[in-house]
Amino acid sequence: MNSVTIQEAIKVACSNCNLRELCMPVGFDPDDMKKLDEVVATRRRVKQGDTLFANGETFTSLFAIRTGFFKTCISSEDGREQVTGFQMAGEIIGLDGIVSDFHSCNAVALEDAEVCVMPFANIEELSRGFPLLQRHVHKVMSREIVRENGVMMLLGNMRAEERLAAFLLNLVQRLHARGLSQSEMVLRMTREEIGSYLGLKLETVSRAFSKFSDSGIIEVKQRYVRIIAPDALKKIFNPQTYS
Amino acid sequence: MNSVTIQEAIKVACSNCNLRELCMPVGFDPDDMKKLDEVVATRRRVKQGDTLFANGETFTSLFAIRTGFFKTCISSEDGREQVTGFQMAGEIIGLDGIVSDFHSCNAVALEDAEVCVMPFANIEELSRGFPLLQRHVHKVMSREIVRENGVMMLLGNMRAEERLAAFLLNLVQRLHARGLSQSEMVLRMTREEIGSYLGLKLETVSRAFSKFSDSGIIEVKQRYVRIIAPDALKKIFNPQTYS
DNA sequence: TAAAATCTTTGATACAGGTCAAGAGCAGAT
DNA sequence: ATCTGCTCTTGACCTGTATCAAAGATTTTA
Repeated sequence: MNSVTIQEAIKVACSNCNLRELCMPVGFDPDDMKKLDEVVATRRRVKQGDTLFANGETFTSLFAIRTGFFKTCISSEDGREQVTGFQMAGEIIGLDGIVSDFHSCNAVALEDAEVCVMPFANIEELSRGFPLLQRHVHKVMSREIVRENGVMMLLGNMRAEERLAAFLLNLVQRLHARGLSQSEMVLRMTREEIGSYLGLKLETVSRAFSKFSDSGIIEVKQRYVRIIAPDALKKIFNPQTYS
Repeated sequence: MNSVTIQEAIKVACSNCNLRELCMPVGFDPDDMKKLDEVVATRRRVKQGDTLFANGETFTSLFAIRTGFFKTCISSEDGREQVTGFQMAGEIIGLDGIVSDFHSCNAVALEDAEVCVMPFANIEELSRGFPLLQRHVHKVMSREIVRENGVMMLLGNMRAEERLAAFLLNLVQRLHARGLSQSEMVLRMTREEIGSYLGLKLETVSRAFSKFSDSGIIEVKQRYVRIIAPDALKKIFNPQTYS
């Protein structure tokens, strides 16, 4: 027996994964944990700039992000691109492929990444005997629907600075939930990608950053952002609550 | 035995429902059909203007629309409203409630409606022994995610007339799939509700209608719309494909 | 280390859609 | 049938964001 093999075997198990509480349900007994390990078939590394899956590819698996950062995007036939989300460790991507057995968006790594490959057939099979997992899968999908509802509100009703404030607050909150700072972050995406997500041009994003910076609400240096006055940001995002 | 009871018993069964192919999976044998009938607990009527469920209410059931027409919408704390979708017969609403056990949007009937109440506990229980139903539930949720991706493209990248063209084409296509005309329709929603869905003000929607009408692409008379030149509409929606 | 490529910032200007306003059309109530 | 209150349309004007342009910063390549 070879120590590398053991190492791999340990690494691929959900039961030993420090992200388990982010991407899997909680409250399992040890027996359940054993079964749960069956959902993950393998790991896969994705280099920065590479696609994990692309529009039109056949759907077989969901992916749980272990490390790294992704964007998902769709493009219209005339070449316009819309970023539909940014995903980080512990989040699940690939749900778009279930309905038609083909992916309908692209998932691109914005930094070197590693994902757990979870064949959807495994997930369905296992969750039939496993109410907690079944419920979890439903919640993950519902959460994505609710998130997209929020983006619709953003795109349909909010002005540029409100959108950027909402974006920054959401990002830092998710990073904080992963043990990182609640005020500092290094953006993994360009101004253009932020703009695409928020329905703005990159120049508008840049101007909004500068405006926040000039007002002393944030400190910006290229990709580095520090939130100096979170309440001021929240007030911009939601003028009413903070009147 | 009383004939009204029989009538009710027949009416509530999916196995006898003429919408079955829209809201339930196909390819069942008669035994499966029997089991399937258990997902629907009751029917519920909703008067025009009434809400089927509202933001904050506890989630217990999904609803399959039998007749009528709904909008779903969310409102920000400062009162801005965003319509997140319009739903018609055969479509499933309530998916937003799964993640948190509370609904996060409002579902309002835009005309008198009747829905099948499907307690989510039933759905989960039944689909554990019923791979075809399980798969169907997953597809319904995935379809909603993909639809919302499309709306993000609409809101993030398209101009007013493109948005309205996409909206009309989508609506008439869904109506046609239900056996109605592929060129005529009576809108169930106001200009303001269309505008909210499309991220536009009602005046802009009205102007776009007038522009299409002046160009001879559609005929509009208040809520009545007839598509005269579907290809022209498709060309507006997607300039590239039709060059 | 220099050169090239990419990303970001900032300014000047243009325009799509928003806002405000008034009147017309239509449906439900009395 | 007439009134009342929505909805819808249209015009005039305004504003927020897009567009175009140029230069500065940073990263990658050679």
